[in-house]
Amino acid sequence: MDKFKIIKPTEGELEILGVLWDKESATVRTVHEELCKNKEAGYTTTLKLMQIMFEKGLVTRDSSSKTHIYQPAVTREKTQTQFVDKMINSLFAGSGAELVMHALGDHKPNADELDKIQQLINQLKAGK
Amino acid sequence: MDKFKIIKPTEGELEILGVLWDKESATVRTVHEELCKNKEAGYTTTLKLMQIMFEKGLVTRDSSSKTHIYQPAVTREKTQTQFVDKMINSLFAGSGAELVMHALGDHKPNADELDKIQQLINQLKAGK
DNA sequence: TTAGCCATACGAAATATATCGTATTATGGA
DNA sequence: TCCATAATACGATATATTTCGTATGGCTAA
Repeated sequence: MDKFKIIKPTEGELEILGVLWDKESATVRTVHEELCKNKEAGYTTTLKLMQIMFEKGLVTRDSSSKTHIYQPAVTREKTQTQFVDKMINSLFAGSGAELVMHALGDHKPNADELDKIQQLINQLKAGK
Repeated sequence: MDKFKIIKPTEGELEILGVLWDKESATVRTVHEELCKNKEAGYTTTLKLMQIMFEKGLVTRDSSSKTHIYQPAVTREKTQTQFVDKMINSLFAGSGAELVMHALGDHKPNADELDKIQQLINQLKAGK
């Protein structure tokens, strides 16, 4: 079943998905202008990329009007899981804890965030 | 300065680096046999990849004897940081804490690991 | 109506990555 | 010495990704 095949978004596709996740839905123009805030790119480049993403099933689109409206077809959460898994396996010898410690060391969270993480850890400990 | 240019290893290169990090140094043959445990691949494919990695500066090699001996030229830690950073920016809206929570949720660590993470968090809290 | 704008579609090229076949060379054992 | 083996070098091909030029058609304001 193709339905179950995992499509790993490329780097460029991830940038576009980021915009779509934030805005829920958007036109090519909107996505493109959002991307241009960070880097320069041609309009047709963004368009082509989104067309390919549609073919791959990464996004859906409403083409009832001339200006198509795109929506993400994969969730941010699933995609995060997909990439986190991949990274743990390819770089952290399969140990999620290693990744956690590394991330904590590199990106020191503030007090609020630390509290939230603490809560989650307490839950996990309680669950044992 | 090219010295400071960041070279992002590809997927295939990461697999090879993984072997080199574990073994400190290795021949193409050794790396190749290690890779074959997980997937099938032609010997010259591995060779070519390692040659390209040498050109890119991802590995060094001792070619004084016919059978060259390769070593990683980038550390596991730096590479981990590089990928963690990239992922936080492209998938977690810049929030390291989000990544941490996601990873904790997906890959529940065991008690020992939880303790280690707990320690690190305490340190971070104390450091504030 | 029609010129101009904006959108899509499409194909071609540029770049990056991965795979493999073949040629060549060094080396050690018969 | 000479051959079989194993290693490197190199080029060709395949595939994926990114970029962009151009063609085409709809829509609207003058």
